[in-house]
Amino acid sequence: MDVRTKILEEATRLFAAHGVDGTALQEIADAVGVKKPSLLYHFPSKEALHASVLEDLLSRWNEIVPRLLHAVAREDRFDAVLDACIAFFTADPDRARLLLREAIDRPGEMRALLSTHVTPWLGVMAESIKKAQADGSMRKTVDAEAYILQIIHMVIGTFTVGATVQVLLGHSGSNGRPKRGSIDPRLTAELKRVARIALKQE
Amino acid sequence: MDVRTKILEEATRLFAAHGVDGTALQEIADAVGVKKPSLLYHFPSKEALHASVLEDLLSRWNEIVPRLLHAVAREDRFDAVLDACIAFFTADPDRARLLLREAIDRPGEMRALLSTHVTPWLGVMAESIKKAQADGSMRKTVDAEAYILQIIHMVIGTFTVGATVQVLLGHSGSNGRPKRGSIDPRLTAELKRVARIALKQE
DNA sequence: CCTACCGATCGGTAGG
DNA sequence: CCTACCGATCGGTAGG
Repeated sequence: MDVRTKILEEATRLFAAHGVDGTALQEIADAVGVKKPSLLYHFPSKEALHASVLEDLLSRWNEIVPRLLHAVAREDRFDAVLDACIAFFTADPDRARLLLREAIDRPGEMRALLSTHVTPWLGVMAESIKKAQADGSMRKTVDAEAYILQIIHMVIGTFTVGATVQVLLGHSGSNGRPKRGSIDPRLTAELKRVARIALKQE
Repeated sequence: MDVRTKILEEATRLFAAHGVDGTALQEIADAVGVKKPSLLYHFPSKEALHASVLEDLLSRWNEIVPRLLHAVAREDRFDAVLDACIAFFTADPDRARLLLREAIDRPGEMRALLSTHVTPWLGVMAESIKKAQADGSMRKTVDAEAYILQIIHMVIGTFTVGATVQVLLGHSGSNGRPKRGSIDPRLTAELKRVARIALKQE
């Protein structure tokens, strides 16, 4: 693996864990196994590295968007879309942490990111819900756009603080505790149940 | 207002906005209108100030917990509990941001805070749901503890990134845009609708 | 509650 | 990709 890729990987991990401000270039350099000035040979500044990390994340997100838009046109669309989102963050929970930190640390930049990468498919999905409301297959009380945002809150919440809050789940079952850092399947199962039942008529 | 209180107020605001690591004692001192060493006269260290800010937040939370536990015993309990939580964070959205940052920046400390301040009433509420499931007034498919955690994800999400993501809500109505920094009522209304319908039978 | 100051660490640069 | 180094800022202290 080339050094540039290794730098992006370690920077992603550390930015997600401690935030951009909370991560020193020295820490990233140590994790990669190079000296600090070498980072600034590959990326002109910390801000440029930060931007590259976000670009990397968003390009991976854009890989699955076509699949999402395809799923919207099918019958079981919303289960499929939700499954795809959950799979995206399961593959690397750092993605959720990174997006959440960006939203609270730099709301202005995040608004720009959302307008570019979220508005399109959110609009398509909201229209799809409204059509289904018109022909009676989905609850008429659903506020389509607000509903989608609240589902996103659950998804992001599950993958950012899920590993922390799940100590509150009683593990009464005898089949061992979940692996450290992983998400309890009860959280994702309940998320899907809530999302489905709040949307579909009967 | 005495200086100590002013320091706690400004520290709360800045910690919520930029994180503890992202806030210099100098910034807090400037906001209060004193010199930096004066902060360290009132609080022995930045860490001690951070701890005091969290204590302040949790003591305000504990003020409403009795009201919450009382509401659980009533008929309209869950609407009332949710309204109380929404009111708590509406009074100061910094509370949500502070809690969320603590959860992602210091998961270990957050787990301790949750065990002390959340486990008790979460247990009471979960038992209340299970009893209602037994007598058929609530859906048997609800995973009580996981359900409560997902509702918390929506509440915290609404108050931390709601002001940012709500640019995605179409403001088709003619009654002006919402005030800057405030939460669009569509988000809280949909949150309450989703929470209610996912829980109650029929 | 202040002035004056400390060592450590920050992001970044010069030069090879 | 390295050594050597920069000014700025960090949390915190001495002394009044």
